[in-house]
Amino acid sequence: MIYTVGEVAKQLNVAASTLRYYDKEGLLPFLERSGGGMRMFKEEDLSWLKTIECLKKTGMPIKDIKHFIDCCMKGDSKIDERLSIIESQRDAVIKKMEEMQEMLDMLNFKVWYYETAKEAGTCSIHDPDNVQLGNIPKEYHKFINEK
Amino acid sequence: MIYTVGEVAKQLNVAASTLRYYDKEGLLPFLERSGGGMRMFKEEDLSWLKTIECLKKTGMPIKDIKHFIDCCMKGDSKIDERLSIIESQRDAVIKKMEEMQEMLDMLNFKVWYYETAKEAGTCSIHDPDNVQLGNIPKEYHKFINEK
DNA sequence: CTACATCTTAAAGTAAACTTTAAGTCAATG
DNA sequence: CATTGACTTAAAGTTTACTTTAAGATGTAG
Repeated sequence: MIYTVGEVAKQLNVAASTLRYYDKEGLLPFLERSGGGMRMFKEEDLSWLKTIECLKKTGMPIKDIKHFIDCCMKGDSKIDERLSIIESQRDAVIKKMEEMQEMLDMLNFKVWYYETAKEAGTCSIHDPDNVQLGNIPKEYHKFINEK
Repeated sequence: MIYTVGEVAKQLNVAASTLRYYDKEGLLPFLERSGGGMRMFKEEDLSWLKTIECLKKTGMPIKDIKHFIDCCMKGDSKIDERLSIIESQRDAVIKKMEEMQEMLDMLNFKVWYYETAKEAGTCSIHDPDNVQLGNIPKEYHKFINEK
């Protein structure tokens, strides 16, 4: 099956102009064209787009994605580099997820902070004077005095 | 203790110009100035900066952070809105972490793909002809045929 | 064969989040 | 009280990742 840029755009829920932009930036060197110059996406190309999406969603800049794709196009001679790019991206994702977990902990504290304040009708129940540590869930102790 | 913009920048590992930019954008309405016009960061202001950092790291745009801070400045009358802002940010973080986990799964598959290819000296061991599903770890089955 | 939606390009425009520059002021030290 | 490093501002510049525009070509349906 072969798709036009608009069909792929709809399938992947991105703008067609975005796919054209990726192509212009060299992210789609595998793409073939019709006699008239139309982009023709093959089934396999959708897999490439999934890979690009994965790298993009994990924060890799377009230029670095291009570099990775270029390595892929060079075949087996670049296996080492391809592996190390993916490994370091994986490590970056793990680090980012750890950070996200910390931020989530903080947001959960704030939800608790505002739920209890809402119930009391005032944030002042959290003022140092009015707070007894015993009333605060243990997991939030590290956040007291946060704004 | 009171800190200058440069001292806070160093502590939080951001550029002083970034803090000035945040101030200009209205993220720091609590900030006081010295007689000569210098920004004076109080201990409590560092807590605000931690909150801003949390919202920023979880992808909230500057304008939305400003709106949240503005709500905070309005006090108890805005508890409901403050709660719902934080709740929806928490939900967004949970969703993002789920997405990140999927991307991590894919990257782990790719690490396996390239480690085995490296060992074999060629990616062709993963070609449909050469692959027996039994040799592929179960958790990677959903990724076969990915580029 | 004619519409007509969809495609093509290059170039310009946009938005967000800073960063840099330039000209000048503040405040701590000797 | 002069020096010096850090501060102040407004305004312009940068980067990234698109999006929009304009003019024209393609390809499919009737």
